[in-house]
Order: sequence, then structure tokens, then C-alpha cells
Amino acid sequence: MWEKAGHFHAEPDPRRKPFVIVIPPPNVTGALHLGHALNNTLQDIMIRRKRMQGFNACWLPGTDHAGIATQAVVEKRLREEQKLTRHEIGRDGLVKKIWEWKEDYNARILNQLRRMGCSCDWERTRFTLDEQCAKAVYETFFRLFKDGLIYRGLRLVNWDTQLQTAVADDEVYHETVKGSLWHIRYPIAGNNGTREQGNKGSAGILPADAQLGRDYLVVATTRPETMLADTAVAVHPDDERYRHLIGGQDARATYVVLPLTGRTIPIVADGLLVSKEFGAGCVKVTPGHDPNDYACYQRKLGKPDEIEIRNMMTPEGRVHADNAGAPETPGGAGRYAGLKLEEARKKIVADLEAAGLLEKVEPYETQVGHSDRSKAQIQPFLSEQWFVKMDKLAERAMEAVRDGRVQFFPERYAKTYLDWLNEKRDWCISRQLWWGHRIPVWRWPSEPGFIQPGALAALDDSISNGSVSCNYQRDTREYKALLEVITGTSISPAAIPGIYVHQFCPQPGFLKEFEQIANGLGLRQDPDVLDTWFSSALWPHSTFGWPSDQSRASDQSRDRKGAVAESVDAARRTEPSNDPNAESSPDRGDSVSQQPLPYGRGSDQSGRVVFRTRGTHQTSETAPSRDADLDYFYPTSVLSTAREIITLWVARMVMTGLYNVGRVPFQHVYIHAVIQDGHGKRMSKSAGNGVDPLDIIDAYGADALRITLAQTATETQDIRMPVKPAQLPDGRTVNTSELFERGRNLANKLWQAATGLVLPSIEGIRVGSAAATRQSGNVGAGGAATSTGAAFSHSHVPTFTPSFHTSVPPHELPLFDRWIRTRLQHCIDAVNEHLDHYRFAGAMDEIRNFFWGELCDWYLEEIKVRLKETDERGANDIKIVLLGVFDTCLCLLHPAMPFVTEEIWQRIGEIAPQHHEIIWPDANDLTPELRAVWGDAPPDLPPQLIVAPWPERWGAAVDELVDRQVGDLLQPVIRALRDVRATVNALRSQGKQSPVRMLPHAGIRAGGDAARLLETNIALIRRLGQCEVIDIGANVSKPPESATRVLSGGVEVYVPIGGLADLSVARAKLEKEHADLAGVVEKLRAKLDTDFAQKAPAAVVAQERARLADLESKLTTLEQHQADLC
RNA sequence: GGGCGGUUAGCUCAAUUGGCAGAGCACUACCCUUACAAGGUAGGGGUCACAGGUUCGAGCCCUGUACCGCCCA
Repeated sequence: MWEKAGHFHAEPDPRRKPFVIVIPPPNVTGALHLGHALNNTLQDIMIRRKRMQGFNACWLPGTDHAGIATQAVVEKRLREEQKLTRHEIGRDGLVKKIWEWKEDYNARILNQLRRMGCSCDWERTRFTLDEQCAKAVYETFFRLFKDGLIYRGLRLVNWDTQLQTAVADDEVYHETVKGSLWHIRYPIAGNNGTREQGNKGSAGILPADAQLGRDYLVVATTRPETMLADTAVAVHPDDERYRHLIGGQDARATYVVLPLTGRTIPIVADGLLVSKEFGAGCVKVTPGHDPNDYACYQRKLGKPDEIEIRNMMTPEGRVHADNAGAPETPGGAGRYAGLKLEEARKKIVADLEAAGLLEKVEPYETQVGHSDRSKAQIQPFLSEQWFVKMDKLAERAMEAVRDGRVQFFPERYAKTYLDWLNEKRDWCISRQLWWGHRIPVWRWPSEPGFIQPGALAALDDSISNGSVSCNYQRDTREYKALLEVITGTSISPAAIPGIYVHQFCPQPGFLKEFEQIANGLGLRQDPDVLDTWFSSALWPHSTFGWPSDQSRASDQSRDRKGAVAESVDAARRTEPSNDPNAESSPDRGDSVSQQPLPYGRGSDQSGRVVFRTRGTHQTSETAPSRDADLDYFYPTSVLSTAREIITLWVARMVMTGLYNVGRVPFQHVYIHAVIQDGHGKRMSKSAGNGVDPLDIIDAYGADALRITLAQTATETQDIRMPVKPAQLPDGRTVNTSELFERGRNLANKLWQAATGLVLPSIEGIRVGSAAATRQSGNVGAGGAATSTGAAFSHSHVPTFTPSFHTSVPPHELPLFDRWIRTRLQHCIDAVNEHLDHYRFAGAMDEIRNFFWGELCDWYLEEIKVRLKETDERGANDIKIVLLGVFDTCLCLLHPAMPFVTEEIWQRIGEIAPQHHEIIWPDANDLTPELRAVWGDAPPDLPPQLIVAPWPERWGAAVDELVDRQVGDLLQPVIRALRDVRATVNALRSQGKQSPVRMLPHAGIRAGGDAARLLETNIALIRRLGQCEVIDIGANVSKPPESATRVLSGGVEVYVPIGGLADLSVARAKLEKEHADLAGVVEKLRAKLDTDFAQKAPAAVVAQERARLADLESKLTTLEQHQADLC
């Protein structure tokens, strides 16, 4: 209904301010969980509120291809169902299968969002692999590449030997595994002079080894098989035991012989890697297979004690042939080659033991990394990866948060963001996968083949005109290391400068042509794909059309474009615009161009071709330039997400936004809490404690789901939600939580109040129409300037006054009408204050307390009788107030509970077509945003609540005196009577007596204004207090055998209960009250007796004194009553 | 190892600037009173994790301890 009316869709409209959110795209790996439901509920609350406030609200939905996660689930299914590996099915075949999976889950996810009521701009739905996003990815890659910010290098990565890909740190989970600690002896070989003769054994032992008393070092390891790739042994520089082995300033390092391989490796000092206290204080260094050792290797790069790096393992997780054991070692070459690591370990341990080199074995527990996707043990692996240089990008992104262009809510998360960016660790963007954007770089093959005539010239042309960017490997050190790893031999640095590798990266627009050229030259495209975060980093701008033709035209590379391209561009730019807003036409009325109307009715008539990509990746439509979209909707307003991806995603969006567009991607970042189960554990499907939002909708309804989640959204980091299985009406048993009953109860209460009481009560209501408003000149034509004082000059006008609707001005209305309107303004204020600061739970509490605790419990009760007893005009005034207040509640609740509120709103519309005006009695209170949409007065009835104006404080309705009269006097008196009756009935029930419905009689001692107020409202007090006869006055005396309640301000309530219940109850009650009160009074006296009276602010002291005086008089009265009863 | 958060009623959580510790659920009693039993009315329930400190005054600020959780290495 909402969507059909076009309220979800937004088009650029210069007259209105945009409010924009891009959805954090959920993975197409699986369906949405409760965390998604929370996040999307909060986003929808923001979007719906801003839409009602008159903003041009756009919430862009979409999904993420989630490279490794999705490929992993599809591969797993392939294995299980068809017993096929990805290599058997091939790259194209696998990608096709993943697309099928994506279509399925994409639809499922979008459907979930719809069922939750998310008011997304579905026409703009995006997928990170669709054409538009791909264009942005390749454009960004090209720019970074050209600017020298992308490079290829060797890096130790987390390697999943099953999926055969590098996985990100966050895709690794750690488990404690019981293993062993092997202590291995590495024979000392002597100093450098003996290096070449390592096999001479003890001949090289230095005299200093007498200090050790032995000719070997002992290293301890949990992974003995990695010793095959050891390139050093490290000790602590301050360790006296080994200082002599690492040499002084001029002495050269000593070496050890690496058992089983015969290689000699140096002993080096590293204070970071080695702890003097742990084990023997010696650590084997395997830079190619251990992150800490790799760090050691890097620290020593370029230093005199530089060490080697060797790759230990093949991609399949087997021992690399180069490390299989040196030929000169007994046992021979290839002894361990090709063995799986576990098998190699057994064999190596056995061999060491046989050689007498195994000192001891201890049981030991270690943390072992496992792949989140395949559950395989993670191996460190030395491989070539693509990186983005972070230093400058990170610096700019940090600046954006420091200077406030990007703000975090809650604030503390800015620290997470800044701390992480400050490390400026280069970003590894390559993944050895098939599902994703393939890296757009081509390289020469190792052995060049046939080259097509002319291809080389074409390549040169494209390079010189900027269509292709190229570079070569500059870092000879890295390249040397690479060659050494590949060839297994040592390479002289002198041999490097002559070698370089060209890498070619074409502009996205030139991709097709370049493939031709590349084929002609035998160039090979890099097989890897980009990290998913690379494309999601572009999400806020790629989804709004970046890069458009125009944004690229402004790039310097355009200078080289040919004449044809140039003229095409020019033609495109001067094309007559279809945008109706381009022409500024002051006459709204007769314009044929159909401007978008305030309620969005015209939004899809703007003549734009809608760029649809949902549901298919083979989009062949050509999109028109969407520059207008980017200009208008970017930067977006708020990003709402979970804290765990502040670093992975938020930081990267800021970096790429600044780099590509020059502006930050969003102004505010809201970080929501993580939902855990009742034990503080993360929810997950495999743990069986997950809750499916659709199940909650089935059990409690979408509104209940939403408002319950909103009510939990406080500023804490975690929300605990006790999970328990429950049976749905359809018989399924699913996980739910009792917390959702709270939301369901509220939805139910709202529905009952609306259909049972409010709707019947407002039958026959008469409301001044919008037309009357304009004609009257009070507000419409005259505008703000004339309406201020004139507003009250209408009370004699026979028809309803346009600006206030009731027959008398607000301050002349009956007590409870003024009271509920006053309370309402407090509520509106509080709700807006909370929502402006992203305190969703606080806002929901305020609405609930007002609606339930004040509107339902008091006002609705109060008007039940008054409505019947007043004359027609008075009754209509009540209806106006009632409907206005209730309407405002619907507005305030709508963002959180859209379905039930809209349904009720529609029903109200049938009874009172102009009802929406009632919540805007005074156009002076319109916000600038609403004024921009509405003009100076509400126009015709909005057909739907979703676009009704959002409530703001109406100052003229506030009456603080009435607030006190009701809150401090009427309500306490009624509560006192109810309390007595409840006490009496409790006692009668024990004595098997029937309950008393109405108290027969009560007296209220009060004087002056209080007495007058009570007297005026005596009927109400009798009805709500359930009491037949009430005497009020300063001289009312206490009847014998009375229950007594002493209120503030000297007011006392007496209820004779002699014939109703045992007096001892009244006595006990009094005693308890007296004891409590005496305690408080005592504390307060003591407090005022201390320095408090001198040092605390005067206002506070005065307040406390007044309180004490009141309590003391209460106490005296109570004591009197006690005496009376005895 | 570094950082962040939490510890308040049986449970889930609030408490604006330091100034009378609250809500929902659960519990107890009474009530199917003409919107609502998914409800109404009333009620019970707290050493604000612990130990110090600052202050006239601390759930809140400072220091330390314990436990729980998360993030990053």
C-alpha cells in the first residue's frame, strides 16, 4: 500500500532536504537474523520519522556478494550433493551455481525486509556485483593503481588449505587444542667461518660454549614439522646465557645446523620475539610459516643480521619440495616432500628421536586458528597478494572524524575507528576465489608466446592515452625474496635491476577493448578476485551512480579522449533535461511538468528511466547519467551498523568516499548493540540459540518485533535476550523470547483503545477543513507574521476556529483536556530529544508511558462520562482534543509500529477526513522542513499516516498549573481511595466476605484552591475512586473508625471502614506508613544538620527544607490518627 | 598482551548536570466494573559487584580488585 503510493521512492528534489541511509548490505550467504532485524528496525524508524518530518527520505536497500562466505557454502553443497569439487566444475560453472544461490537468498532477504515493514526505496535496490557496483570497483581500482596506491607483494596470510584461499583475520576463529611442546636440540655449528662446513659437527664449537656446557641449543615448538623452513634461531639480546653466541659489534653470528636438512642457520637476537623466561630462551624462527617469526624477518630486513625466508608448504597444505630435506642429510632428498603436515610431523619427530635430538616432550595447550568457512586448520602461508597502501588514505579518513565531519554515536566508538586507522596497515585486497570482482590486472606470462601484429602498438597507444595504466615491480628486495621462494635458490641482488614485470590495468570503459589486445599479446589476467570489502567500501557512492560519465569526464584522463568521445560527452551534457525541477517555474498550479507532490504522488512521474538491477546480474539496460542522484543524495545522513565492522567497513567507506568523491560518505555513524542469548553468548544457528525474525513475526507480529527491538536499543554494547522454544499456532516449534510480549502487549493495547474506545467516541466529529483554514486568512494567506496575536480573537465565531478547531481557545478548555495536551507536549519533546540523539529505547519508553499511563489510564477514563454529559459543542471539543492527542500518538508510534498505526489511521480517516489537521493546530509550529513541503498550512488530507506530519512541540498547549493540579492533587486523592478499597477487599476476601464495589463514604480535608479543585471534580473522584459520597472541605473531620491517607500539601483522605473490615488492618497500615515516614524524616533531619545546609546550593537546601516540613507535618498527622485509633 | 564495555529488583534493562533509585516481565492480593484478562486496581521486592578516595552529598567522578562479554593483536 505504502509502496504502491510511491512513498518509499525518492527522487532528487532541490526544494527539499534529503535524508539518506544506505543499508549495510546483508550477505547473500544466508537469511537475516535478529541482529539484522534490530539494525533495520532502527534504520526504518529514522527513515520514517524523517519522511514524516518533511525530508526527502531515501533508504537504499541491497545485498552483498560476500565472496568467501558464499562461495564456501555453495562449494560445500556441491561436495555434499554432487560430490564435485570446484576444480571439477570449473570457474564458470561454479560462478553460475553461486549466482543461482544468490538469486534465491537475495529474494529471501529482500522479502524478509518487506515483511518487517522496511520502507526501502526498492527501485534503487543494489547488489555489490551488479553492473553499476562493478563499474565503481574497476574505476576505483584503476585510480588507485594509477596513483601508485595498489601494489603486489609477498605476505604471510591465513591460508585455508581446504578452500585454498587466503582468509581474512575475522574469518578465523581460535580454539584451544591439546597438543605437545617438543624440545629439539639444534647442534651449534660455530661462527660464520664454519658455515660452509656445517656438517663437520663439533669441530666448530667455540670455546665460549663451555659456558653452556653443551654443544647444542634447545628450542621448543608446538609444530616440529615447521622446522624444515627454519631460517634462524633467535635469543633475547639481554640473555646472558647466549650473549656470546650472537656476537658483539664486530663478531659475526654463530650458526646452528638445522637437523634433518643439514642447512646452517644463524643465531640472531630479537627482544620482541623471544622471552627470556619461557622455555630455554631459544626460539626457532620460521618466517615463512609463523606470523611472529615473519615480523622478526621484517624487522631484520636490510639490517646486518638479515635472515632468509622460505616457504614451508604448498597451497594444498603439504610439505614444499624445497624443504623436504637436503641431499646431504642422511635419509636423503624428498624424504618429507609432499607429505601432509600431520604426517610430516610424525615422521620428523620419529627421525629426531632416532637421531637423539629430541630432548623432551611436554603436554601443552595452544590456540589454533580454524577457518570459519571450511573449519580447516588455518596455516600461515607465504604468497603474493595485492595491497592498498594505507598511510595517506588512512590519514584523511582519521581527519574526517577528528574534525567532526563524521560523528559516531555513541561517541566512544570513534576511538575504535581512530586506533585502527592509526596502525595504517596496508590492506590486503586479493582473495584466491572465483566469486567476486576479478582483479583487473594483466601480466606477461613467464614465457611469452605468439604476439599478434599490431597488438603491441595498440597497447602502447592505450597506455599513452591513459586508457591503461601500467607499472612494474619496483621493490627489488621483495622480488628477490619471491624469486628465491619460487626457485628455491639464492638470487644475487645484482641480478635484479634488469628484471621487471609489467602490470597492466585498464580503465573500466576500456576493459572490453583491452581484453582483445591482451589476448593478442598473450597477457594473462590475475586469477584472484577482490576482497568483498573493496566493493562494499564504495557502497554509499557506487549505489548512487558513481562513477557517472560526468564524474569521469571531470577526471584529468579525459584530456586524452578522442574527438568522437569528446563530442558524445558534450552532446550528453547539453541534452534537454527530463528533470522537471531543472526549470524553475514559480506557478505551481498550471505547470504541465507535474512536479513531485508533497506526498510523493508524482515521484515516479519525473520522466526518469529507472535503473533496475534487482534479481539479475545480466543487466543490459543502459543507465542514464545519475549524477543528479549522487549530487543530491551523497553524502548520506546516517550509517547504522554493528561495532565489529567499524574497522572492516566504516573506516574503508570513509577512505574511499574521500578518495573517489572528495566528501565523506555519511555524517553520522550509529553503532547498535549486539544481541546475545540469555547467557551472554553470541546467537548462532549452529549453537541452536538463534532467533529468526520471521518466527517472531509469526508469533507476535511485525509491530511487536519492531517496537520490542527498539525498546532494547540502549547505549550499551550488548543486549541479552533469553531464548526459549515455543510452539507457533501452525504447530512449528521455534526459538522465541518472552521479551517480545512487551511489544505485543503494547500493540494490543493500542488496537483495543483505538477500536474499542477512541473510534466510537469520535463519531460525528466536526473539524474545520483545510479550505476553511486558507480562506480564513488566519494562517494561510497571511503567513506567520500575522497569526501570532490574532489567533485568540475568534472565540465568538460560530463555526470552528480554523487554527485551533475547538470552540474555545486552548487555555479555556476543561481541566483534563488541558492536562492531556500538556502531558502530550512533554512527551513530544522527550521523544524528539531522544531520537535526535539515537536513544531509541528512551523514545519508546516515553511514548509508551504517555499513551498507556496517561492517555489510556486517565484521560480516556475521564472523558467516558464527560463526553455524554456535555452539550454538543463541548462534546465536539472533547472529540477534537481526543482525536488530536490520539492522532499524535499514532504519529509518534508509527516509525516503530507502522502496520497497526496505519490501519487505525485509515479507520479514523473514514470517520474524520480532516483529522490530520488537529495535530497541527498552529502553523507557526511547523518546522522548516515541513514548511517546505506543506507551505504555511497543512494541505489536503494525506492519504496515509506514513506521510503525515511529524509532531513537534505546540507551546500554546502547555499549562504547567494544570499539570500540577492533576499530578499532585487529583491523581493522589483517587489513588488513596483505590488503595483503601483494595486493602479492605483483600481483608474481606480472607474472611470470605464479598468484595466492596463502592466505598460508601469518604471525607477529604483540604482548603482553599485545593478544595475548590476537588469540589469541581467530585464526580470524577467518586467514579475513579469508587466512592459513593465524598465530603470536601477545610473543616471535614475524621469519622470514627476510618482508614486515613495523608497526602502532600496538608490534604487528608478519610474512609470510614468500621463496618467493612477489621480495623486492625487500618492500624497496621498506619503503623507501617508511620515507620517508613519516620525513617525518611530522620534521615532528612540528619542531612540538614550537617554541612549540607551551608555548602550545598541554596535552591537545593530550600527544596530539602520544604520537603522536610511537609513530611514532618504528615508525620504529626499520622501520629494523631494512630492515637485516634487506639 | 592492548583497547572498549558491563556488573542496579527473581529476569531484561533505565536513571539527563553528582541532589527523593525506576520501568517491563515475573511474583502477591482483589477484580471477567459496558475498550482491553495480551487487561484493571493495589502491593511486595534493592548493602546500585567489592575496597578505598574526592565531595555537604556518589549508582554516577577518581584509584584499585574480582568476575562477565566484545574488539584488536
